[in-house]
Amino acid sequence: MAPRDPERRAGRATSYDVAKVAGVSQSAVSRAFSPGGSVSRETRERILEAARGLGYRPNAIARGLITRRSNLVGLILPAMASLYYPEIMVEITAEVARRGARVLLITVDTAAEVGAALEGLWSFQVDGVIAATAMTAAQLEDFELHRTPVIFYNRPPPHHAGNSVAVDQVDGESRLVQRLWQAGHRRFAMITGPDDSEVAQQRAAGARTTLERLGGCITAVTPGDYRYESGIEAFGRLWSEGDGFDVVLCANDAMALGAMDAARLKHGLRIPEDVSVAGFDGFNAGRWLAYQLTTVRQPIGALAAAAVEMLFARIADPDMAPERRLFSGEIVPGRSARLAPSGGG
Amino acid sequence: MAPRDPERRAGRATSYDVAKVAGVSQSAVSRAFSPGGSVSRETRERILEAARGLGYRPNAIARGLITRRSNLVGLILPAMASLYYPEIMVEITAEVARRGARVLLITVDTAAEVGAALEGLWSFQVDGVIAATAMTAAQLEDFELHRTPVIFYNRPPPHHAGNSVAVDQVDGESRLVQRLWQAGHRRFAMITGPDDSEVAQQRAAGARTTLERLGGCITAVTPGDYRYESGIEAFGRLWSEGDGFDVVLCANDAMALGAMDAARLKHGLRIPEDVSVAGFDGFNAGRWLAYQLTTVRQPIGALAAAAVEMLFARIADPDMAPERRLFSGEIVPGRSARLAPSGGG
DNA sequence: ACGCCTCTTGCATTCGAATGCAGCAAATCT
DNA sequence: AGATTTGCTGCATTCGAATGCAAGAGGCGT
Repeated sequence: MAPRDPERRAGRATSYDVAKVAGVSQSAVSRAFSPGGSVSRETRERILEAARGLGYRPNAIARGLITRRSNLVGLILPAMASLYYPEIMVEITAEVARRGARVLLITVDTAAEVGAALEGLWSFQVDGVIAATAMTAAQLEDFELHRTPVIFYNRPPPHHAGNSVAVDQVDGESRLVQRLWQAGHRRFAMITGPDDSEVAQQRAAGARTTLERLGGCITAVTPGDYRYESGIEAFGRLWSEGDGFDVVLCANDAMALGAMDAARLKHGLRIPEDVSVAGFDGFNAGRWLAYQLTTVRQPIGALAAAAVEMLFARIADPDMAPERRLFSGEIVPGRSARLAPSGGG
Repeated sequence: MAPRDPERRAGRATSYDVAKVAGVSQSAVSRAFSPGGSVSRETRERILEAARGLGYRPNAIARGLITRRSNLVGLILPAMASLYYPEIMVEITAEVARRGARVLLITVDTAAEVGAALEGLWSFQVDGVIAATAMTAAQLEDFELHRTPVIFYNRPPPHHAGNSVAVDQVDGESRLVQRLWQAGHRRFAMITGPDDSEVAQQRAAGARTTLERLGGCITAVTPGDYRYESGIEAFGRLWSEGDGFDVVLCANDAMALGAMDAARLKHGLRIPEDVSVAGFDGFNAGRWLAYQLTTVRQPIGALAAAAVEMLFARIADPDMAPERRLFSGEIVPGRSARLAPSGGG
């Protein structure tokens, strides 16, 4: 290979520059910077010193080209999720960084944007992807074609034995309903999530089947869109229907807080004396003094850690069998709805 | 260059594979995929068709190596900021994507981690950086050495004519205090932010100088750490000091909501009859029915758009003069503190 | 003293795409 | 027709680091 131009731009030293200063070959520099490299102690030290002097950093781009490892992990989040559950992003980013890789972040507003997001990820040769969005069958196939692992976050891929980490929504909601029932609630109203949200469907299903089993009744159901404001509106609809209910089950915490505010401030009700409210997620604001929401907390930290761990395992060994890891939500008793003590029958 | 191995892994077609199928040279493929490339209409179409058949995507890593443009933008956020103001991240990511680049996200818990974050960014050869964290002088020099533009977000770099976008904290707080004064508030208490937050200092300074000018008095000051819980504790301290105050100015909205909850639920006060509360930021939850916080809203969308625009301008022309763009916060009247009408004297 | 093994080191090649240059064909001008 | 321009194409090189291979140095056993 031809010798390098000595008049290079400041601050962009290459391994050749370092080699020249340290009086060694470029290979030696490369080895000095790779963990198991075969270099003598003193050569390595001389190289590292020269590197420090020049401000040299190995070029991850060039390295990625030859090793076919970009050390980049794609993270696809719906814009809404990043707004309401930013912990997901923070936890995953930190966990990925701990393993020496970096996160390429993509947020999408609509499902239609997922395609474009993936194009971007492919061109950057990401080593793997964590996705909290739904995907079409064709998009899933693309992952297999590229032999790139993907872990779905709270969104098990349909018709497919893919990798995922998720909270057991059905079980969480079911246990919540059981505890509400044991505490004496009988007439349940529901504010469900958007129709296209599988998570919302599962939470609703968990509530329904459990109530059927217990013989409780669902006096009214009305849909929301997961946002606080829709909780307000939904509660208004439930109240005006006038069927009467002891407790409102909300598909997520944001709507639950909206429902609480609507109940207290627009309809003059006391919580939990006149009506109880329960949510799902473990939203930060739910713990505020004004709410103290009874809910099911998602173990976001554990989910994120598991997702990253699974992803790196599959990057290391692409033929690893698909796995679906389920986590239990934690029932968080608050003042918004009385629960039976956890051991109770 | 030697001919490529035809037995390559599925889904990882290269420009050589496409060239072979389309019966052209690799250069032609490259040109077909670059906007101004010199290729005839029909050749380009033949190439694009072959590419589609093979699932070919230009390799951004290889492209970055030769063009010295990674199309990657670093985004450094304090973990806390991403939790409380996730809009920043969503807006910037969307804006960057709109320009064909991607975001390399790094969150840092402490100032000490910024160094490691930068190491990562340098090795990935990011074209530019948007940072919402403080930086040492040495770290700033590194940017000049690498000739990499950096835009500071709400954090003008000290001792340095760098690029930044920011809300005029002093002016915003000052106008807020003026409107509060005109509405009859006279005795001000303050919950300030952390000592090492310049933003918090500026907000406090804006309040102080304005009150001095107006002849108002500050009856008590106590520090918080920006979190909701610290707003509760801080209010407790202010109340027990017992100096009496009409209104509490909080360094951010999260603490303001904590203060409101403490006032109403722990001390039985009515807002705004017994005490008023004002914040700063334009936090989502501040608009909830239970709070309706009077605050100063940061135009996050405008800040993000300006930051990205400035960044790309400097990537295109690195010698562009440094610029500090200031935005005005918008006074948002709520029910937590009465304000004089905006035109009023 | 000879052969063998281990530890370092450098050489040359490789990853995939971009691009200056030259070659060539077709189109235009004189 | 000959000269010149224009448009398209391919060749060869380049970006920066990783790595298989071979060569050299030094240690050790017999």
